[in-house]
Amino acid sequence: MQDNIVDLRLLIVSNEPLARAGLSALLADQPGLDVVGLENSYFDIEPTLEVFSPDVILWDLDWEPSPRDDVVAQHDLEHISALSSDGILVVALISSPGIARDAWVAGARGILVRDVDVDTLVIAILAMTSNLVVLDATISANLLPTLSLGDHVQIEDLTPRELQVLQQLAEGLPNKAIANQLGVSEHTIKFHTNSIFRKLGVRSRTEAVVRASQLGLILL
Amino acid sequence: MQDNIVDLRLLIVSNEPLARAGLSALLADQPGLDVVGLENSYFDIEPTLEVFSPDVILWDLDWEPSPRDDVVAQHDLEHISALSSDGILVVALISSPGIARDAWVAGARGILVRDVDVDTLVIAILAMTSNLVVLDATISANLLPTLSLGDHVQIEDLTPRELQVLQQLAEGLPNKAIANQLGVSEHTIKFHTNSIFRKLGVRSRTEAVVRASQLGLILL
DNA sequence: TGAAGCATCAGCCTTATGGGTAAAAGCCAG
DNA sequence: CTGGCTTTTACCCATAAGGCTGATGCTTCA
Repeated sequence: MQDNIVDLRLLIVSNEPLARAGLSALLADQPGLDVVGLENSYFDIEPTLEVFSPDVILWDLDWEPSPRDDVVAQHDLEHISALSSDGILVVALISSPGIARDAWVAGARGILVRDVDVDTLVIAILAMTSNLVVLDATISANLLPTLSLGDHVQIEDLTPRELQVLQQLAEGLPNKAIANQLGVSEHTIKFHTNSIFRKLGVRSRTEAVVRASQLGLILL
Repeated sequence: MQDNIVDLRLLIVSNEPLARAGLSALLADQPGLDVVGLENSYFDIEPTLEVFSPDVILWDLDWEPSPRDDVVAQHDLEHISALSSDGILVVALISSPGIARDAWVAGARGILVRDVDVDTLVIAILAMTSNLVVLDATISANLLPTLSLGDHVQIEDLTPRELQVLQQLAEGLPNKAIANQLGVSEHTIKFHTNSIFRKLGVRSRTEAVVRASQLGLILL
């Protein structure tokens, strides 16, 4: 399907020896991949980078055991950030969805759950080399605002003005500020917010913002 | 890398005859894929679905020429929505990043630019069958809010109780409801919300929810 | 030319929210 | 066991938010 002239050079980073060995064993035999190194995320990996210049780094981000071990977390994230800036593709393996956002912000463009199967992992890496972003479906919901799949209720359409007001609600602005912003009276804003609440089926501005965000009506 | 017993059945949908022919020609010879149909998105595709029961639908969402042609757009999106609910994977081909959000909300779990090359397209489809979300890197920025890297400001840590209250704020609950929920007095909740506001640097509950969401402190 | 929808504004009333200040009780680590 | 942090409660008060009813101009469409 893809006949690379040379294999992709893959560096595996994990602070767990067992995870390193496991990932290496699983990936070593994959055609198209060349595992060039195993590193402990606690150590500096720059020397390895210079020697092998990997194309892709598979980074095991598993700081579950110590939820307060922000040092390691921050350390890892800074590494990922720097590597991404250098054009190296980083695949983050995470164990809890809450880390997905950190990994994304740091620059990982592949985010997979830690117990992903090998075939999926390989496909994800290949996809990333084609300039694609790859997310595990179970964690994409945490990164991308979405409606739950069954939530395809027919929302009564918001008018343009209402969407405008809604966007301002999401800025956390009070009615008075919105009124000034739009050059109308506060009464008018109250009128619009009421319409918005009714159409979204909520009872407060905060609810409206959350709901609208889930529905993809606004960006936060 | 992946030896499917049977090929993936792929249905191509586009309102442009040329695009249909082109996609079909490019994909017909791909191993692992079986192009089972070409459809015009203006027409109902249900009959085709019943006959061929495709695994993946490649949907060309190109309503650029007529920006106000919301009828077609909405029609397409509703189709995608229904198909996604039925477990059929939908790959959206888009021509402008602005459509990405609509496609995502509708349920497309693969979103690629229209001039994607064939290899990438095939890999993306394979990745999707492994329960991955695949986005073109150029449009992912429109879907995934990226905080500027410097935005990792050290937020004064919220206490566990404050995080608990914050989560309830994000549900849109009023203080009284939160108080009942947590079994404390409304006064206490007001105290906590004040602390939260101060630590997040905001002045209202709505602002707090938005900010906390952006910081990844809560899920909406 | 009506009907319908949208946007605008108004008054009145109730409740919710947020600011300021103060203080008591529980808990944990040095 | 003492000092700090968290959690809890309370009061007063100003403002914001939301419910209700009603009204005016404007466009769009049948």
